[in-house]
Amino acid sequence: MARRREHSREALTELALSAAERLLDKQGAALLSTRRIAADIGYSAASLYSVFNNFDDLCWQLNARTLAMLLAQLDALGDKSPREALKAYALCYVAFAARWPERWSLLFEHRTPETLQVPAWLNDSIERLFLQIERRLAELVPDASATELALTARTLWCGVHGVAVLQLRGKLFLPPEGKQEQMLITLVDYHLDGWGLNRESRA
Amino acid sequence: MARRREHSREALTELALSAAERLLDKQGAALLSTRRIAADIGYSAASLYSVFNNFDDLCWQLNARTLAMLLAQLDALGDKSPREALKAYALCYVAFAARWPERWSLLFEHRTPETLQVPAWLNDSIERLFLQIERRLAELVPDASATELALTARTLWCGVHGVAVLQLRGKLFLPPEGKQEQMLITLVDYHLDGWGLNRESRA
DNA sequence: GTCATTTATTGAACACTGTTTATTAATTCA
DNA sequence: TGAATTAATAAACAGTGTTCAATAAATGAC
Repeated sequence: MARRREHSREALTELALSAAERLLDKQGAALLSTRRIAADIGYSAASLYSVFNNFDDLCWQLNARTLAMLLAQLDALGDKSPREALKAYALCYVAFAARWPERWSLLFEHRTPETLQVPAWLNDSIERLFLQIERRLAELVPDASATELALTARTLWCGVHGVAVLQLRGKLFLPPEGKQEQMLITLVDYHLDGWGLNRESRA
Repeated sequence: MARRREHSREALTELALSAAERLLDKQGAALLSTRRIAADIGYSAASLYSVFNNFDDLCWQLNARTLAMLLAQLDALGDKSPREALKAYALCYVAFAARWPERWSLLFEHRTPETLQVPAWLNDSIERLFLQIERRLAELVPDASATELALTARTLWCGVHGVAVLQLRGKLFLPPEGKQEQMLITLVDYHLDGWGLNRESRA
């Protein structure tokens, strides 16, 4: 049988990625497979290989969509003072991980085999996240150097990322719930305070 | 064929775990499998199931060993002032992740299927890590409440953990190398400063 | 010492996985 | 209408975790 479906390559790609997201959200990353995705859209698994190089390629394209969604949510937070904006970013970031645990897991926990390598455009997208942070930090301390901004952004965001990871994997061991917000706010506040004070004392 | 090997259940367990660690370090978590482990120690894959409930159980026992090793290294750091001890912990933690990337990955990134659940003894071990931090924080601020210590320890350690994760997955995007130490030290210093200052202002 | 019982070990099977390739069926073009 | 192209797939391959019946060795009873 052949060419009875009326989908273009682009349409098939979109169809597959949407189905993958649906499966991901419903069944989890562990049960995501080429055969399941294909069955879901009425194609055979082999057909997916006309549109994706391999399963990891499909995952990367999923991750690109997840990342775009995350970045869009960060952008939509609106204008705030730099410090408030950074806190809002942190809360949004962790809330996103909680809202889309499987997509977030695929984005940050999916390991690429050594034979393959993560495409540059995906890493560039992740780096754009850091750029957002750097921009806010630059607003806060206009005379900071680029390397200082880069380092501060990463140090700060490692903390936020750590909260997201450990919360998602249930490794925080905190009694009830809702303490994450407090953690994130103190994390950002203390770090920004420390940054500001140390710059002053150096000047 | 049967009972030609002279290994007790305990000896077989140890044999399998050691082989698994060797494979893990050499080939990576992705290539760790029951058949490979069994072949490595001259047994069939089915034999492993007389000693482990399933593959996840084997992984958990590997993780327990990794965790014991990590905790031992933290304990061996010797007596220091609380603040210096916490910095040393942070450096040691991230260095451990870099030294044993695959074991660390299995410990913190291996996802347990929903049908199974992580054994309590493993989570208890992870919690012991937080207790170490809490103890140092208590030395620093003796009048802090238990819940405050718990929250501060976790907030602080999320940052350290985040550095370890993102460094290991190459998602820090920092130019050369060696910047992690500086990140960790500022991370700890700023947070402890912020904690101290905010307590003062409240008193 | 012989026979029955227990126990350790495994080969083979099952249902999965990602991936490749030859084949087929439908469309397009001459 | 006939030939070339193209879309799609079934089937195969090597791998995975896991189960289970079969088997060979050790042990226990008499």
